[in-house]
Amino acid sequence: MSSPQRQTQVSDAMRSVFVELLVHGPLSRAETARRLALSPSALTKLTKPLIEGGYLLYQPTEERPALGRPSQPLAVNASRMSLIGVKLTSDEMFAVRTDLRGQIQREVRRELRSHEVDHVVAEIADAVRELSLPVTPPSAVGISLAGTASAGDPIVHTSPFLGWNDVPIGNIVAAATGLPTIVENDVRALTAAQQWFGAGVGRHSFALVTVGAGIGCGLVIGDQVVRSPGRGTGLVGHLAVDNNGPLCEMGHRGCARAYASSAAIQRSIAAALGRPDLTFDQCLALGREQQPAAARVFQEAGRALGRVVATVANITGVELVILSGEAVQMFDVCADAFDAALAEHTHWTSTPVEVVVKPFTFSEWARGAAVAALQYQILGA
Amino acid sequence: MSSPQRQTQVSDAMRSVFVELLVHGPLSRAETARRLALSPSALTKLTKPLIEGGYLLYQPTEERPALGRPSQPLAVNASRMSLIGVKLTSDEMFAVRTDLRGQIQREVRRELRSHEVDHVVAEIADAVRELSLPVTPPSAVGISLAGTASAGDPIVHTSPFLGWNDVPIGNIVAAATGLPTIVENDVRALTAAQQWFGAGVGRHSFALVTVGAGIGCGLVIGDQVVRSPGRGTGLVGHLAVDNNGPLCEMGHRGCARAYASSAAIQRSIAAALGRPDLTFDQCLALGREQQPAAARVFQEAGRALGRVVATVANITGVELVILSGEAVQMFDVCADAFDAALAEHTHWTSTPVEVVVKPFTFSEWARGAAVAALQYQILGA
DNA sequence: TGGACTTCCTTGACATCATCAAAAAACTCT
DNA sequence: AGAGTTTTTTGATGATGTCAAGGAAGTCCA
Repeated sequence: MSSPQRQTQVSDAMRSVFVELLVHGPLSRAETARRLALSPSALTKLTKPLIEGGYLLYQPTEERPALGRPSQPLAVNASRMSLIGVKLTSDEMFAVRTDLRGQIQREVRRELRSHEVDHVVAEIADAVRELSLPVTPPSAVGISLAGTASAGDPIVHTSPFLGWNDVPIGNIVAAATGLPTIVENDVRALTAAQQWFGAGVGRHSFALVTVGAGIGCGLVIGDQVVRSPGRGTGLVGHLAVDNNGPLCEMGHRGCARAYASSAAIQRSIAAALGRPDLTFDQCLALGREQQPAAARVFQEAGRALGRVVATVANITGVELVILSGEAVQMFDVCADAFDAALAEHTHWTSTPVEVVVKPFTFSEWARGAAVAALQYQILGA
Repeated sequence: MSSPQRQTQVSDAMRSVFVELLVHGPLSRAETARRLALSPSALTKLTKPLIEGGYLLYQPTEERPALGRPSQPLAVNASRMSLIGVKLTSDEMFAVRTDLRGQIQREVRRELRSHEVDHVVAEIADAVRELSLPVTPPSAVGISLAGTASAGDPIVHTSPFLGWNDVPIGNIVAAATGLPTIVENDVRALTAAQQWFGAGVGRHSFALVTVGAGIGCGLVIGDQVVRSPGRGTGLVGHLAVDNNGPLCEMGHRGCARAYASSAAIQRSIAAALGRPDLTFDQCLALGREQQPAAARVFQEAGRALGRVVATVANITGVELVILSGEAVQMFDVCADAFDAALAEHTHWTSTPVEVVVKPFTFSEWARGAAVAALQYQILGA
């Protein structure tokens, strides 16, 4: 239970105070003590070195207590440190610099002309240099990508879209930049960001379902981001929605991704209308105009998503599902179908799970990588 | 992170030593120290009061080290305390007394002639009295049932088969027996038993899928039994297997339980053969004889189960799935269909999850309740 | 205006608990 | 028998959080 006594400067309790203020900040010492089941005197002692080190600041709030000595709300000094987050896709690299709260300060975007490791590393190192330029150097780098990777392990075991197998990209980038570097699965990184700075704050459990080129699912259970060394987590893309549905590229019938991924939606509408030139955004516009074929395709996408969310909620029992991803903007077009499918497939002893839709900019992925690096730096796991 | 300093006699570390020895027992102090990342001296000090209190015993093992001072393997004295476990079904009550390792010492079985709370409590209290008779009184009582209940909350919120809503059965039984009492969902209790004394030992994550009157699923993730206050966990019974399949009693098409629950299997075979008198065991015998209709029904059950297991594994990423329940004896008849469906629905980036089949006696349910009570007594959560 | 009251924060003494260094114990091997 | 090895124990030490007590800084009300 209790962790070993290392000769570190920061105790477990100090870390937990810092995290509590970072995530739920600003809070008075008294309130923090109550939340962490510590004595008030412990908080005086624990916060002192953090304040002196510039990690915490006094930050008044509007709330004024009716009675008693006013509290001195403390908050993390978000600009005390910065992080770099990098998201790799098949043809692009997004990199951001964030503060301690995960707020994006700067971002850059590069084309990836090759998937060769040297080339990718050079691009990352260059972006890191550019983002670190005018200010104090960042504390860590987080890299996120679709594939088998996990903070704490510098090796990307498999990344189909990059064609990588067992590439120790974490170590290579660490050597090239001189900064501690972690690599993390992109959905899990985004989940970490939601846990600390997004809709997951204060939840003991939630799922993050992303809709975009594929369908992903990250989990937080028991206040922990779920990791599955060796196996993946949240592999919902190939969840079967209809045994007689269309084929996905892996030869499954009626996979969720064959209905709800942006590529599948675009393909279906383009094929139905005989217009292979249509972009996803144009398809979405057609759906909004209630063009019959497009509307139907979005309905089916909503149904598939509702089914995925219901299944995840039934199995894991999470309190909340966050819907996000590049294609989540389509939600308004398919909300009715989604709600109906969610209700239909929710286990009859439960009420449908709470769902929030989070609008999404692509740099969110890179931000997730930065927050994953931050979590790893602070919690060391 | 670190838990508060309560004025208990047992420290956190002592508890973790006790649990480590209970679950992985017999272990030398040195080995235990390594596993828990404690110093050897800490172990000398932590074990002393436990040995003096009769909770630990020296227990030699066959292994002899080539070198050095021989170790003194310690093990939990299983007979130091005993627990009562009670499983309630619609028409019966099973009760067992177990030792600290969850070994059943005695069991009783009673018919439940009524679902009235007073009657059920009287039967439980009577069984507890009978089981406690010749020896030292048990330390705690665990009650398990299908429905919404969770250790730490004495109230059964809903139990459809008993017709109970918000019945504080935990408090009532505690008052009637004078023993600390917890109530727990039956599948979760069984999961706890597997975690400490079954196939889940040493696993950070696993799922327990039970097949019987219904289909259930318990989860351990991050070394913790997953609880979902308010919502259920592992509600896989109504997972859709085939959109055009038979109706379940809730009006869903092709639910897993419409294929794989013992009642559904029996109904299907009985209907096909026009013999409503057939029992499940007779159906199983027909399946073993390759009677065509029966064989087909069991195949479909296997397919449904394989799909359930694959879906659970894809979403949660557990290392292992334990298959158990009253109807798991049918596994040999449907293993091929199960394996095929598992492979088919396993996400293509993963290898199929490890599966173990645990033969099952009905008193296993009651044992689960006892272990759930034990876990709650020791971990206090 | 000034006490009563309340809550927040701090201080120093104290208790707990785990580590460290050192040594004793108990065995095998040569 | 002595060297080597690992386990176990011991006592000193240090880190860390609690406790009790009191000071600080407001509001409320006479």
